[in-house]
Amino acid sequence: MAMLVTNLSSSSFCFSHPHRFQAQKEIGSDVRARQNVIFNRASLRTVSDFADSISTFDRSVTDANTRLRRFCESGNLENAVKLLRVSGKWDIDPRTLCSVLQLCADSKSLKDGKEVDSFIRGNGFVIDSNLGSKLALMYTNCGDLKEASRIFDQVRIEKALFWNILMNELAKSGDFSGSIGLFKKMMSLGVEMDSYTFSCISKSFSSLRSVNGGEQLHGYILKLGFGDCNSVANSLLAFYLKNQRVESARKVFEEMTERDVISWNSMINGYVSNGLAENGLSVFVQMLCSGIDVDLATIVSVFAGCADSRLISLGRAVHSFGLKACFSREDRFCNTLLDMYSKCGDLDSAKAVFTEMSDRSVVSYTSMIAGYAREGLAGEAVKLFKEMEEEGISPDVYTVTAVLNCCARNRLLDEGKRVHEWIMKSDMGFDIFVSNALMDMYAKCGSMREAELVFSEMPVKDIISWNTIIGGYSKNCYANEALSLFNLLLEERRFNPDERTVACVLPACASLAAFDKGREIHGYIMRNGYFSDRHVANSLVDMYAKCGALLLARLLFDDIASKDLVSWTVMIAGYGMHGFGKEAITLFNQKRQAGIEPDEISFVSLLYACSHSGLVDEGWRFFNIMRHECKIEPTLEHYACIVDMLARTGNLSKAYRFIQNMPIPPDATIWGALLCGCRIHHDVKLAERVAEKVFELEPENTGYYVLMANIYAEADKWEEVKRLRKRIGQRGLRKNPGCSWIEIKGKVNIFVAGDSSNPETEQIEAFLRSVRARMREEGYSPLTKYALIDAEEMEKEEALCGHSEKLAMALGILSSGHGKIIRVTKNLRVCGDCHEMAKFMSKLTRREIVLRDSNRFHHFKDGHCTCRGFW
DNA sequence: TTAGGGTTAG
Repeated sequence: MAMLVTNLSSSSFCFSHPHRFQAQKEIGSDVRARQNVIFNRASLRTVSDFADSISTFDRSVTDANTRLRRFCESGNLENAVKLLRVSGKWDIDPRTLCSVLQLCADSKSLKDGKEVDSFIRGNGFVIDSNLGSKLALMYTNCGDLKEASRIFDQVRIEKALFWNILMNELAKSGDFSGSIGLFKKMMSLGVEMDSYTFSCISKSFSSLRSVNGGEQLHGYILKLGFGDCNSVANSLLAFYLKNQRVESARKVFEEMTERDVISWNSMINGYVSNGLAENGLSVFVQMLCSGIDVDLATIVSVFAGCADSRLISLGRAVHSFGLKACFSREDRFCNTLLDMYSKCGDLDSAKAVFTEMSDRSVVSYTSMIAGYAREGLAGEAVKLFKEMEEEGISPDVYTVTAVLNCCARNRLLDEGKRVHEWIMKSDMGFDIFVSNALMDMYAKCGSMREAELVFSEMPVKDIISWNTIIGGYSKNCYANEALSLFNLLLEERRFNPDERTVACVLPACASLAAFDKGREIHGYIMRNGYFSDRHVANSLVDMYAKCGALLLARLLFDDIASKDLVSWTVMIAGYGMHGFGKEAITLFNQKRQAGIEPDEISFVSLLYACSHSGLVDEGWRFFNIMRHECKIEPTLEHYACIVDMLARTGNLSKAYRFIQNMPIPPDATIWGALLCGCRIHHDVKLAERVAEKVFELEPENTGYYVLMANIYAEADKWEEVKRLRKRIGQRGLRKNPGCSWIEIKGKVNIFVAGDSSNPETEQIEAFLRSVRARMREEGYSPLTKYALIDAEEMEKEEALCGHSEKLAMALGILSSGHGKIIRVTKNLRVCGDCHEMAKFMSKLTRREIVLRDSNRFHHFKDGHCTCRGFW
């Protein structure tokens, strides 16, 4: 094994050496030196050849120092070293050794350099600052940075130049701490620094993201009086801007006595890359006013700024300026210009730049593809992706993420899968950006299984990977999965959840009505100052509203400093689902007074609120305002709200006519809303007509069969119930089982009908029996028609008792402290008997019960419910 | 000092 390692390393040395040698030749030496090297390499074979060559070269020169210097001047390192080999200590002057070392450094020949070093040490030369400097330079240039650093330990090196060069090389090799260590040694030894020292070292602090270190360096620079040096100030600017300290950079910029084009460009680019494009552009305007000549770097940053802030008019002006200044042949000019137009949504101009470009690169294609993707032109984007491959331009990770993003936005699962296959073939699968984009694509296309697979196979994940998968689960109705991954993220402690994580996970809490978990996350938000993020604040308000804590939701809503359309909409929807239609309307009017115009989603919330509070006139009024005043075309959701509103309030035939006159074909939800109305108002005849339409539109949805069965059962048409059951059975459909759950001390207790798996079952049943007895004493009789079982009344009563929501409510009352609100969630609509019993229980036990069913909230208090029968 | 990419709420 040791042998293998030696062989491998020596072969790699041999392999890399000629390259280094060649690089040196091309950069540093003149033609004569090159000819000498070739001549010598070809003709010198033996020592006697060497002696001959010396004699033919210059017979008159005999002094070793002179001969050595001549070799050095002509770049003949091989001869220089050979001559040194046959020389004695007393023949050689240390200054000559410096020349030989310089040549080794220029040729990057570590082998020869080491030989010179051993000559020096073997002959006991005193290594002073000059000789030490050259030794250090030789090792630095030859890439042996360890040995170079060792020289700085052994010898006091006076000139800043040699320190700077090693500091730079250490930084280039990624050893920023080593570079900073060298700088500190320079400080402690009191070596005089120059402006290069500071530009070198500020890059290391910058790369380490050591803001503290950089700030201390800044102080030191001012102390030594380098604050006015333009290049030093520029490197401080670069340091602050790379580390997101825009204000500090601005201060340095303001205090600069002279600003060159680099200072201005840094400031413009710094603002733009820190997300402050407008500030960057105003610096650009200032720059123009100062009469400084702009260059390509200026323009490139300005285009990027215009793209970010969508300032296409400025972008156009700079475009024509750039044309006049003859930048139009520069790749970067064209690419950023193209990207600017593409991001500003002017695809025609982007396309024009793209077409006129003589040399389209992967960057040009990517910007164009991303532009198509943003504008929803998925076909064009995919076409161009294929075209670039045909043109022989290989897509890179940027292109791939742009295409995946396009597939995600346009739900192109098949296309996305093809890109995935391509990625696997091109070995890009391990790129974190690519994997995140893949997951996002699968999640947006609803394929969570594939997204999970990508996630689990990622060798390295970042917080965005977690956010993407958690958000994907949340959006695709896998709330439990979203929450358990969020818990895993907390347990692993590798990443702290950020604003986006909580904005991703809160909807999962909302959909499960996981109040305790939501509150826990609320605490996390407050501890981390995330409430100022509007996405977070809005989803927090939404979560509380959906967990039944409407008051809390309102308090938080009032705390949002700058409310946007979503903030108002979630609160309006919150009032709506809790049956506070009037409050929803008030809030809607306040929103408009605040100058925020509604969109179609906020009208859905408002109309829903009207229908769930029986506000028919208001509902109509807002439906008309939406169409005529706000010029918003109603969608199926708006029509469904109106049908729901009419049907609930008993305007069944009006609702039927309304559906028939709709300009767009009604879907099952619309007819389903009318079917619900038929149930409430016991119109079996109309229900039968409506049900046929619903069954036709959504034959697989069991909910509608059950609804129709309920309508028959409530009318005691048991034969029809049986017929319908048979129909369900023939289709192989199974009724979606009703279940309810309640969170107690952080644990979620789930119940299905007739469930006896809970350890508290005995107490629960005893409690429910006693409540039932009290109800009977007070004259209530069970609403047995909801039992839907054609059997003896007693059996029905038992079946009723076992309804999941009753079990959950009973457990809540039995096991939580007095005064605590009981919060129960049910996946289907609440049953009528359970609703009656909940009212009674709230009076009997003086407990407040909040029951969320699939449709809305019911707040039971003192024997009343907020739904007032609209459910 | 200089171009293109991934995650969030109703």
